[in-house]
Amino acid sequence: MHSPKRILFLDLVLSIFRLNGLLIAEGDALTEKLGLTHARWKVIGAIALSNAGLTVPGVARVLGQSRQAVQRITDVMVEDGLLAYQRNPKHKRSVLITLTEEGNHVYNMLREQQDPWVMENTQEIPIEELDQTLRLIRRLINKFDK
Amino acid sequence: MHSPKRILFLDLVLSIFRLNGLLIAEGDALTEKLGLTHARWKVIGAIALSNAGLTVPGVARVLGQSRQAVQRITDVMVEDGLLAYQRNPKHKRSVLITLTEEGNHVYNMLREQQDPWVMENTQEIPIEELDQTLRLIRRLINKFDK
DNA sequence: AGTACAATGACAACATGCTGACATAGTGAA
DNA sequence: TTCACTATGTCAGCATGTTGTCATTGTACT
Repeated sequence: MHSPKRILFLDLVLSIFRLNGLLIAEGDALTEKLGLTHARWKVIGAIALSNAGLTVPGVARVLGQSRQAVQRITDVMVEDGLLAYQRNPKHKRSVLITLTEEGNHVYNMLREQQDPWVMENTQEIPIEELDQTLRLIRRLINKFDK
Repeated sequence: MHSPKRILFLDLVLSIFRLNGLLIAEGDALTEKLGLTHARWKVIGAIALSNAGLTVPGVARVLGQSRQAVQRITDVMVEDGLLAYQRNPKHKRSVLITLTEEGNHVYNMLREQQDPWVMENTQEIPIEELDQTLRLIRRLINKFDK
């Protein structure tokens, strides 16, 4: 009664860990020639996917990481000219992260690899299944997020 | 046509990253008093959940990590008396990892925290939804796993 | 048996992530 | 406004993870 659900859930947890590692490996393989590491393309991806701007702690929340880890990466990426900090109308101290021209260029090259990768890995999967899964994942995220 | 699916999938990927981070934080909070770190309870959990025995590279595969990282942790855990290496009938060089008596004791204490946590976080979720999600996650894992 | 290839253990160098701590600034409520 | 609390940036120390490399052993095929 209780046990099968327990095993199912723990299997799911382990599978999340495993898929997390595999996705990072996939992304690293995809961006191998772009000079990006997973710490970097995760930040770029999070920013590009956000409609409104993102702050450093905002990126950290989206990625499920500590704000300090993100800050360290973004600071280096700003030095490297990929990102820029921009005044935040909503918060005077916490700046928004934006892609520079070079950052956008890198993102476009990333897209050239990413788009066929997404196509290839989703074409056999009905959009309803993706949607259902995303909803459950988000439900779990909401449970655990503070 | 293509774009919504793209966004959906990338949202799912970001959500996997985020949930991965949150699950680690949950586990660390759960095991705070047991002297375990996430690197350690992940190994213990993977071994406890496996029916057959697991080798070092086997744990690495289950967790989506490099075998070197797992080896480093298990070596220390053997020194600390939580794990033991055991002859592997299937493979003469690659030993099986087992829980020692102390390791089992720690796992039982872990269970005391984990069981109510699982209950609490799954009671509102139908088992069919968990099952569907696990199946899609595994489908993705199979795509990416070599 | 012999041989090519894969798997494993070990080590080093480096990148990334975390916690804890501190100062400062922002926010919200009285 | 004042005050308590929260959010943010910053730094240090440490744990963990990755890649690359090498030697060794296993495995599978002939």
